[in-house]
Amino acid sequence: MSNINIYDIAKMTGVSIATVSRVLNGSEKVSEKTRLKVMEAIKQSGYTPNVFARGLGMNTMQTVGIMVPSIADLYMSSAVAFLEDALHRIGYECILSCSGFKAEDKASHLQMLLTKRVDAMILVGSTYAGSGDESHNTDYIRTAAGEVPVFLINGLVEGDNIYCSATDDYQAVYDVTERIIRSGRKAPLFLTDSRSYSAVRKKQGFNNAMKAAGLKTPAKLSIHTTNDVTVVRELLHKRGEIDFDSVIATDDGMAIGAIKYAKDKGLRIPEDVCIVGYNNSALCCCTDPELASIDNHVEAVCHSTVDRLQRVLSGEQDVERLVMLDCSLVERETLV
Amino acid sequence: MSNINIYDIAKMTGVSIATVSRVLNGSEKVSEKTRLKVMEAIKQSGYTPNVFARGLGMNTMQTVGIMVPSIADLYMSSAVAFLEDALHRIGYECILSCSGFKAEDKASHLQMLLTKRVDAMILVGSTYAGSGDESHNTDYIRTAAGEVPVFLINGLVEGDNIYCSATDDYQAVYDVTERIIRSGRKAPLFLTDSRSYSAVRKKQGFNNAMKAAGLKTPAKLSIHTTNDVTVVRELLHKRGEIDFDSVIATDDGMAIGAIKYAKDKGLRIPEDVCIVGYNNSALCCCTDPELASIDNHVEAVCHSTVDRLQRVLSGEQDVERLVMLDCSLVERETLV
DNA sequence: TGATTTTGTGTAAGCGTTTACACAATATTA
DNA sequence: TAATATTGTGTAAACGCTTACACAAAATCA
Repeated sequence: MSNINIYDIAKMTGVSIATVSRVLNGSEKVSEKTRLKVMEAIKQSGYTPNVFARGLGMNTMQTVGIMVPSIADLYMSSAVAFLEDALHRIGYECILSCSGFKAEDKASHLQMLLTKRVDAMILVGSTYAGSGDESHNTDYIRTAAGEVPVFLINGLVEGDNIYCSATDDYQAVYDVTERIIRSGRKAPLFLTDSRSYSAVRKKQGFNNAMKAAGLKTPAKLSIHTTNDVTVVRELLHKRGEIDFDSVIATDDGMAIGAIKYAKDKGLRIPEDVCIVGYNNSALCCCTDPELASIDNHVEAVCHSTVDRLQRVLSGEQDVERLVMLDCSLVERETLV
Repeated sequence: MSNINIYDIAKMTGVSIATVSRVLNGSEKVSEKTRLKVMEAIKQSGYTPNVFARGLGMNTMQTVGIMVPSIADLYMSSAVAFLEDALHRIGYECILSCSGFKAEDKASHLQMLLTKRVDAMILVGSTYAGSGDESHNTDYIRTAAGEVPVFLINGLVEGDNIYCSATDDYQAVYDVTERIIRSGRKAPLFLTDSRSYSAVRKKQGFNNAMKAAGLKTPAKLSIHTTNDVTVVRELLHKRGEIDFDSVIATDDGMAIGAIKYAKDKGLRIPEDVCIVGYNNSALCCCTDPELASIDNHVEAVCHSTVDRLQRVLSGEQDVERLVMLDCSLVERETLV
C-alpha cells in the first residue's frame, strides 16, 4: 500500500497540503514553479491519493456501475466490452454486477451498487416497460434514478434521470418478416423469449408484418423458448407436427437450434426452410450453412450511451433521453 | 443520495455513534435491547453507511479487481461470470478491467485498479511465466502482489502473495494427441496462439506426445494463429500444400476454422480428418459436425480461486499457492 | 505614491466512519 | 460485604483528502 500521504508530499516540497491538493486536481491557482516542484515529488515518491478520502470529500469515486443479467452471453459480454473500453477512456472504472433475470434480484443488485456510491448506472439488457404487463416492474429503476443517472441499453423506461439507447427491433423484425414473406414463404415460425421489452417489440413487428401481408399468425407458429441451442432443437422435435417454411428467431442461439432441427429432419436450408437469427454474434459463422442475422449494432449503442453519460455527468442539460438506432440485416447462407 | 448519517441514527435512538457503528459491524459488545432499537431505526430511515468514510477508516471497501484481456471472449466471459457470482455471495463487489493482451497495457490497468484500493486482484487469462522468454514480463504482477494478494486464473507466476489456479493443459493436450495417434493418425496439425503461458504448455504436451510416439513434428504442422474462425480458415487455404489427417486446436474458434477448411476441401469429418478444440465453449454445439473439445472446467477453477481468496483475505496462513485441476475431453462428432 | 485588484498560498473545518480508551453499572467472587 | 471482573456505552482521535476563507505579496491603477 502506498502509505505515503498528502502531508508527506507537502513536507517534501515545503508547501501546504492545500497546494498539493490543488496540483492534484489541476486547480489553476498554482504558480508554475510550485506545480513543477510538487509534481516532481509526487513522481519521485510514487504517491497516489487515497480514493476513499477523496471520495469522502468529493462524494464521487469516478466509477460507474454496469448491471447485466448475465455476462456469459455473447451479446451482453460484447456490450460490456464496448462500455468498459469507452468508460475507461474517459477515466471511469466499472463495477460489474450480474443480476440474473428476475426483477427482484435486479433490484437488490442495483441497491448494492448504489451503496457503493457509483456516479451512474448502466443497465444492459432490455427491460420491460411495465405498461401493459404489470407483473414486470421497473420501479427499482426509477428508484435508482433518484440517486444517480441511469442509462438503459436496449431498454425503455420513462422517468427523470433515465436515459435510453436502443435499436429499433420492431422495425428490424417487421422488415425481415416482410422480406421473407415477399420471397414466397407463407408459414414463418417465430422464436422468442418472453422476458424482455425488446422481445415484446419484436413480436409486434412480426405480427404486424404478417397482418400487413394478410397472413394469419397461428399460435403454434409463435414459440417462446430460451436461447439454448439444444433446448430449442428438442423443443421443436417435441412439437413435431408444426409445419413451417422459414424461421425468424430473436436470438442466434434459437436460430441455431432451428438449423439443427431442420437438418435432423432432412430439410434443406435455405431451400426448404430459411432461417434468420438476431444479434449477429460470433455463432453465426460457426454453423453450416452460416446464419443470416440481424445486427443490432451494440458498439454504436454503447458509444452513444457513454457519450451521453459523460455529458450528463459533466452537468450538461437537455441530453437526449432516447437514442434509437436502426438494425441491419446481415445476409448469409441460411437466407435465400 | 441517502443523506442521513450515523449521527442521525444515534440521535433517533438516543445512543452514541459508537454504538450505532458497533451494531453496523456486528460487534458483540452491544446489548440486545439497544441493538434492536438501532436496527429498527436503520431500517425505518433507510440509512446505509457511507462506503467512502468506511473505507477511510478500515482501508477496505470489499471490492476485488478482475482483470481480463478481453471480456468479449467466451472463455473469459464465462470465467468472469463464475467469479462475479462467487464473489458476490461472499460480499464482494467486482471492479472489471479489460486490459487487452499487451503486457504494458496490463501493467497500467493493474495500476489503475490498485489505485482504487481493491482488496485483491484476480487476473484471468494465462500469463507468461517469463522464464525462458524474457520479452514477456510479469514484473507488474509481482509489483501488484506487493500491495494486495493476486490470484491468477490459468496463469503461473511464482512470488509472494501470488496464488495460481490452473488446469493441466500440458497433460490434456498430451493425452488427446496420444489418443489421436493411437487411433491411427500420423499427421496431426497443431493450432495455437503464442501469447500465453498455457499455450506454451499445450505445445509441449503436443510435442512430447509426438516424440513419445516416435513421430516427427514438422514445423508446417504447428501453426500459430488467432482464434478467429475466418482467419484460421483463410490461413489454412493459403497454406494449401499442408497435409494433415487430424487437428488439435488450443481454442474452439481455431478448431472451427479447421472444420470450415476441411469442408471447403471436401474432406469428411471425422473420417478424413478428425478435429478437437479447446475450452468446450458454446460454439461446440453450433457446428456440423459438432466439435469435440477439451473442457478446462472454468467453473471449478473459479470456485477454487474465490475460495482461497476468501481464506487469504480473512487472514488464513498457508493457503495453497497453486491448485492444478485436470481437464477432460468432451467427445462429439468431430472425433472418431 | 497610495489605493485597489490579482495571484498564490496557508489554516482549519469539514466529509462519515471506526476504534482505542475511559468509565459507569452490573454481575461475580471471596 | 468489599473487592474484582464483566458488560455496555460514550468520548474523542484518527483516517486522508477538499475547499471556504483569510491573508500577504505582487501587480495594476488613478
